[in-house]
Amino acid sequence: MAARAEQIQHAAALLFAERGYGATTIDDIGAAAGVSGPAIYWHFPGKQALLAAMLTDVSEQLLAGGGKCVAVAADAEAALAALVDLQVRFALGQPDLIVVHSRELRQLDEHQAHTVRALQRQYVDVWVSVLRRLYPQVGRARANAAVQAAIGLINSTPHTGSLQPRTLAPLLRDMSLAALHAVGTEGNPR
Amino acid sequence: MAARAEQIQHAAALLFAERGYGATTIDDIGAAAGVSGPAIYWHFPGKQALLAAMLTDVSEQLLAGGGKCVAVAADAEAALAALVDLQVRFALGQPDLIVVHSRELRQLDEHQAHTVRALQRQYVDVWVSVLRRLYPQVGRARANAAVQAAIGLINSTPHTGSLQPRTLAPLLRDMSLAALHAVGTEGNPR
DNA sequence: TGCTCACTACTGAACGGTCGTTAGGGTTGC
DNA sequence: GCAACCCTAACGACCGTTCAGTAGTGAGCA
Repeated sequence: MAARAEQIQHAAALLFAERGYGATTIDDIGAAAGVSGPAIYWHFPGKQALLAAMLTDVSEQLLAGGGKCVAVAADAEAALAALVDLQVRFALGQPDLIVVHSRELRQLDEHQAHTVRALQRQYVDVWVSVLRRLYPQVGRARANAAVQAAIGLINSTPHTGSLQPRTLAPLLRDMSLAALHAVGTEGNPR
Repeated sequence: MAARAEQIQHAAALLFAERGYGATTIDDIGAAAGVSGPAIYWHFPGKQALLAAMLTDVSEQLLAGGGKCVAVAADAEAALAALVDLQVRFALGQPDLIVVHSRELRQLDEHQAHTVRALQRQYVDVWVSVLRRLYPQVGRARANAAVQAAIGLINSTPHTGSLQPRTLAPLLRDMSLAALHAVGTEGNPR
């Protein structure tokens, strides 16, 4: 990908995250990237396509990372921990992208949204499979809801401040793992 | 509050939740409320004020409910459980408001946003006080982050479908309580 | 070395549509 | 007849997108 295109996409992610898609203008994005507004049309077909590129990129990165987590891990427990770590790293490392990813999907048209949603679904399914390998008695729908909740927990962090990523990461890790394990041990607590 | 004004605010909440603030027009809101667009200006000063009214309403309801939870509960553990139940009831009962509340704050101007944020902060502080009464060794910043994460877990549900509120509620309850208790028992697990 | 040509990457200006908001007038009920 | 409530029409600003032109770059060629 061309350097300038990346620059634009990065600037757009920042602005979308802090103002929202609708409140960000093409000229804003251009100015933040060091070019003028219409220059963006050389690199992207339009504003919506810019958002779409961003969201598919994130979704693909997460999916690829998730697959690797599962492939490398020794057992289901380790895989789940690795997935949690991956999500935490992402949420703390690229908060802009995470915010936009979970907030602006609705701004895409039917076709673009479908692509992104498919990737998201696959990513969640990776989590669900691992969770159900660990706790086979948990139903699919239930595991799905639990995974969404755990990811929601991790993704909620970009809103908060006042805590270093170095200390926040293990906190989120422990919380989401505890939440996920609670799904498997419901009804018969320790 | 006048019936028509409530009708408008309710319709706006629905539309803001499913399309986003920026993608919803005054005419849309009017049509959904059974009046024409400009009629809204008889009841509200403008589109932004409509959003502001919505967000302050939710924040005040949550804060009032939270205060009652703590006042009624026998001890800190019961208070925390009650707060979790409150949030779960809210998230499942009025998903539109929760979605808008956590997604469109940035659309308010400085003054309005400050009011809403103050209410939110007070609400979170209710949780933090309870959590630190339960686990005094947990620092304030740490407790704050944990509470945000737990609320994020609960609020993430409106995105998922395919599970009845009746079965989803206890799942969210157990998960968020497990996550919160993990904060207090970190380092010295069972 | 000097010239041309094509191509990439932009710029400023303008267009066209959308949308929040305002104006002015009408209807209903007390 | 006045006050609450609502309508249609229009205005004006904003913004995504298009357009026409231009500077820089490098290959091909004499």
